[in-house]
Amino acid sequence: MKQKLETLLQQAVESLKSEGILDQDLTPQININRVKDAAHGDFSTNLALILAKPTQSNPRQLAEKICASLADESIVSKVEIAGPGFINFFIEAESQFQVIKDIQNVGNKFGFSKIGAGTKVQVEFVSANPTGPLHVGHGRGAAYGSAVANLLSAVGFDVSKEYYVNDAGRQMDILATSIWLRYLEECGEVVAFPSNGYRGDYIRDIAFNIHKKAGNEYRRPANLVLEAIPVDETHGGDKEKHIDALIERAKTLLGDSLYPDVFQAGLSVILEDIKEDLEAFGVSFEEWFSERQLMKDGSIQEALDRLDKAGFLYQQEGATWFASSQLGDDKDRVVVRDNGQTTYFASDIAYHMNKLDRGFDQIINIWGSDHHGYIPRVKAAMKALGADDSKLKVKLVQFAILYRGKEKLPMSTRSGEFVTLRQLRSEVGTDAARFFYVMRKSEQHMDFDLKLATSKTNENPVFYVQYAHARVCSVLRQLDKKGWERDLILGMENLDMLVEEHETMLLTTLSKYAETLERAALQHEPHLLIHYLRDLANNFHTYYNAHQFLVEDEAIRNARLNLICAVKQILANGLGLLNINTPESM
RNA sequence: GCGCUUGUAGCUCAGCUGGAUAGAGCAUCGGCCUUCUAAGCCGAGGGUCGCAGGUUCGACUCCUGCCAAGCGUGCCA
Repeated sequence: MKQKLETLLQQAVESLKSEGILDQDLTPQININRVKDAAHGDFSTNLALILAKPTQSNPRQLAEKICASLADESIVSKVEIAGPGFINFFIEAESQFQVIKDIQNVGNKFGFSKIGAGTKVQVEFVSANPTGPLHVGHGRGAAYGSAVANLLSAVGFDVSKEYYVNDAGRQMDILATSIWLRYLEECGEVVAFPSNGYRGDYIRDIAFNIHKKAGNEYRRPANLVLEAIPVDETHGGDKEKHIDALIERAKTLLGDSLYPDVFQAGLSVILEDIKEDLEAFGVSFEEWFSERQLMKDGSIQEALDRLDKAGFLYQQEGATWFASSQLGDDKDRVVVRDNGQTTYFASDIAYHMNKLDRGFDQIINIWGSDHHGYIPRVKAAMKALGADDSKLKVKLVQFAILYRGKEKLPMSTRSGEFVTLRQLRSEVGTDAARFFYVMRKSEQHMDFDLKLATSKTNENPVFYVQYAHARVCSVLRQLDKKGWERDLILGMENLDMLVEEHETMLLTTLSKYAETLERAALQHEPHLLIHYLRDLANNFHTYYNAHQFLVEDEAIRNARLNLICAVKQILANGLGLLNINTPESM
């Protein structure tokens, strides 16, 4: 619809140019907007207002000239000039009915388009460290990321979803050591648990299972474990030095064959748990990309070599630095520490090099907003690798702050005090959780009150939308009960009987679905779709309360059934893209 | 200190990238079930869009400066 009006205006501009009223070199951007107030028609353009300045003319007079040179178009019933010079378009009612037929014909693919065709895009999200179960903070990234991926697919992009597994580095060593220490407790050794270790019960479970399977194979006497280890913070020492020494001790005492066992046992149990959790949350990935793999296959070295060749690496104080400040970052960054280990950032450079090598046209990273400081350095790395850094789009997701009533809940993986995604799902349900997460703009701070969400009084907006869907299903069941059958053709032939205000309103809303979907996809803002669905559900409920669908007159009855079935289809399509269920009854 | 994000109704949030009278949901108050599910609908009250300037036909939206909150500013990940 917008498209048609746009070309119509484009033609008008051209003809005014040839008449000499407009300068040849003027190429105004044509804006067409939906109109809020029905009295102003359906669409409007500010074209005359924009052109007023360069042509030094009165916008209203200009608007009249534009209108005069508009070609006839059957879908436009009336054109008006209003206010300071808006041109308002009134759409022929007949053409509004078309959307019902289109929805009927296209079904669950209605609203899909091909705008993204031929563009390969990767969406990387969640990517939580495999050091513990997912918590509610990760849940938001998971829901948001999968929704964005679904939206992009719907508008034609070739989408690949990926989870980056940080299965290397110090945090993983802390995990392995934590498990081992719990295991030693299980064996009966007395060792104080480090203040910096991972304290969750899942650590004990993993330790318990290792003990059950392997008995005392990994057991070492407590005095050997603790010998000459710097004291912990709780005893006035440095917790970092304490845990680092314990890690070293674990590696020495267990050796090259046993230590990796413990490490791997922890990693695989936790990663498996994360996969299950996400699957139950309706989130899947094409690729689980391992950081350790990058180290093993030499990708990190290769990335560093490329940076070096490009002249961006230098040595200082025993470390290797990347001169990212030359490429827009605040300061230079270390990529190889003085102890010879590469940094997390070095892995990230290699990872992004790998993404580029895989030929993605767009790379979307969904990060927790606490990582925003990383954007300039990753972009700097891409530039240094000779890539176009505008291919990378980083979407930041603000963590949800959890409340139980007025009490703010602590969120720390290390301390083990956190509400897991799994708990949230079992308490509020997957549908409500997904809906809530995606309902807000991603970078918006979000308060999540468990008390409210867990209360069974359900003010959850998700039910509002689902209920609209269930209500249509219910009407269809009633139809059957009354011994009537739906006559699709008869209904389509009599769509022009849908003249009630509520019906016109619904038709308008239905006709907005495709453009809403497109905008939500291109802007990576699934919340726009949620708002649309609430609006559509509201229009439907209002209609439901105002009019009877199952009337005696079979022409009207079938026309109305076709309308509400179109509503049902769109609700299902929209919720489907968000992986939210559409119940037939509630 | 510097950087990023945010500031809109009592609360939680939208606001189509500069358009016409700033909108929802909760909460409060008042109505609507012998009729397709009342998990619904209708109505009312509630606003200096953080503050102050600027840009223009026109600003919640853009520019500048303040104020407030969160995050970041590691040879952690």
